[in-house]
Amino acid sequence: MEPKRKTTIYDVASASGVSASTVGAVLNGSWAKRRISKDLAERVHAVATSLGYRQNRQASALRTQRSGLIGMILPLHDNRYFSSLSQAFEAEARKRDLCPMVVSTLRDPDMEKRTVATLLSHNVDLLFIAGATDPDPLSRMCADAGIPHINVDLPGSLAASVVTDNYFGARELTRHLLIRVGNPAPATLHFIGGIPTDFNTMERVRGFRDVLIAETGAPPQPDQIDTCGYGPDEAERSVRELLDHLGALPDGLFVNSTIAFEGVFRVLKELPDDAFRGLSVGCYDWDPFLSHLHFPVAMVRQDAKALIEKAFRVIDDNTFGISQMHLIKPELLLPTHSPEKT
Amino acid sequence: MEPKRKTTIYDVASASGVSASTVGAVLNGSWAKRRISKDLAERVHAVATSLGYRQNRQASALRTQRSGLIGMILPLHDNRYFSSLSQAFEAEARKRDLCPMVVSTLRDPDMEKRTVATLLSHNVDLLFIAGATDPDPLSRMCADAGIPHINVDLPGSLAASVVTDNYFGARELTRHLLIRVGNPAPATLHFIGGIPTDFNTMERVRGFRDVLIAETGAPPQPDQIDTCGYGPDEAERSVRELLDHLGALPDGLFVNSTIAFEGVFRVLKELPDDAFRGLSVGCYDWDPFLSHLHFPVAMVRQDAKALIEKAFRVIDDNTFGISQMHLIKPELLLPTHSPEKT
DNA sequence: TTTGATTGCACAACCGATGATGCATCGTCA
DNA sequence: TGACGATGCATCATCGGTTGTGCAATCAAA
Repeated sequence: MEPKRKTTIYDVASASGVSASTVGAVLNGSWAKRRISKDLAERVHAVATSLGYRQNRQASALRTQRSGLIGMILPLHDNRYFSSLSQAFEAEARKRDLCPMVVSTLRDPDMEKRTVATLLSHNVDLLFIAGATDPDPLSRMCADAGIPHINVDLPGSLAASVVTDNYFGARELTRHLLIRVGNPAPATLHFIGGIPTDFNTMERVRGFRDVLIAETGAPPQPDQIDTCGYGPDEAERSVRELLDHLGALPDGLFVNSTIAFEGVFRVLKELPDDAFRGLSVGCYDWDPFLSHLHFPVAMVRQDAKALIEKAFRVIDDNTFGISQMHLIKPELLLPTHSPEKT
Repeated sequence: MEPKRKTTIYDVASASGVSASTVGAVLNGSWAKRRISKDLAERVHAVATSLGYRQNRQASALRTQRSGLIGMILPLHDNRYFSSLSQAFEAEARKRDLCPMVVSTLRDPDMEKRTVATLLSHNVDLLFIAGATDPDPLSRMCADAGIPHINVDLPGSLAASVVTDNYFGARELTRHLLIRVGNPAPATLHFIGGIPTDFNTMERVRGFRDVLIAETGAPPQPDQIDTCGYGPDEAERSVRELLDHLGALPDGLFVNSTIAFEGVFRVLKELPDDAFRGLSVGCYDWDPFLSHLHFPVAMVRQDAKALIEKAFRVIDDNTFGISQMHLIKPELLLPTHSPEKT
């Protein structure tokens, strides 16, 4: 199998006895506009398919300055929320006949920059910056290259941003936790997980706090908020310390991600059943199996599809350059009937 | 902000008073080979960075026939196993200075072909075909285009394939289920989920069957194997019918995916605790929360990293053209100490 | 029959980077 | 001093489409 050269418009041209420009026009659909007869167009098409012609997008892109690529960077693939962003992103990209390039940057600002540079080098027509820890320098890079871009999931100040309304979601979840507890004013809820400097975490903490103030009359004590990081191990340690300190479980737990929840669960599963009586647990982010534990868990589910669709609508509206935050409401999933043993 | 044209090697050339080819050589690192003085190289570099030069990969690719892109198609992003394939794929791609393009094809043979055509059109240097329902036509397309490619997760007959040793995994899991049951010969295990024509499912069924024959002396009855499809709803229906038919749970369940497990669980969670006494449950595929249910679940975890690394090794060895199947062993995860209530 | 407008396609100049080739200049050695 | 190799860079064709322009041939109108 020799490295057969791919067939080009020139091959098609000489095989069908017309000029290359005519073939080009026929094959990219502009033939009518270029007053090429329908007859010829059909003949050329036939020859092209018989030769197995396939357009070379590099050549096309080089000339037209449009690659047909659309990029997105995100922290991780291996995560329910982010992978659902990818899936939604791809669906929308396909609708627009763009080829998606989704690359993860592992929450590393430097890798974010390098990755954006790479994507710009490949001349993506559009760039989605999802969950970037440091979006503004990336915005600047895109602006320099003249590439439309938009922030998703985490806002930036130099371009439009489409983010989950985490303040709303946190309020909903906190309110639910309080109600489950039975609403006696001095209930103590604890917030666990996330990074204190992360915008989303800050918004969630703000929602948590505001509801506590409104409903119990007092702000949470500093030790009620432990933004101990992402990762199950930190969360596990945090809950163990909490147990040690309180001598028992608090009235409720607001866990800031499914990953943190894993760590929390490692502790909870060791406890006897009666330790859970009246415990109110919520998780910000969704996992189907969390509704199947031996105690009820309320969850907040972010709407990846809506986020992506809104972002594309902002792109289509040509308002992506305006630094504005578009909020998408998440959904509060109440615990399904818990499998309390009879 | 006018659509500033991106700076090219020509801009750098005139700004630094040298020829474009020299700039090109400096900027792509071949300057030493082309006997350009270190002095000049440094000067040109300085000018280039001050002008914010960034290589146009389309132009480069057009000339060199190497795009620097590496493609992978897979069924879904939104899935633990596949997204971990993506993550591993990306890590390896980065090591080789290739830009990953991972596109999902939703288990649709037609979309698989269109997607591969798109990726070939973008001149990917390499293509990974992961979990394709119909890999051989895709192989042919790649061969026509002269693009090295490899099958992952599901084997094809026209190129090398790197797949999980599902026969091995299924045997391990089945054997474990039998042991948990207490090994009385006539234990009835039921296999649930997957598509009967899917190679991986077939391998798993084969392992299931062979262990049953070896350990109990008899092959499973036809009704012990219900390859009812992917998807929780089918699995749920399947288990309900099983319950109706048997009047109780069987001795053990071999559930063929976490997604099917969701459906199975919907049924199990409704049952009283004593219905689980002695029930032996396994899930082919891993999810952290499955080890946290109120009954023990054994899991098989496929090694995405090893699969991808092996695939890259085959590419590097230049043996990707040889139709050969490379098997990667999965890991059997025994249930952690189950949270049986005291 | 002449004029002018269409129709139908070919020509050729790009897009930006690459690399074979060519041509000075300089140093070295006989 | 002349021959020769080495050094350092410029020239130019090229990759494969795209698109403005040119130019016949055809057709309609005058």
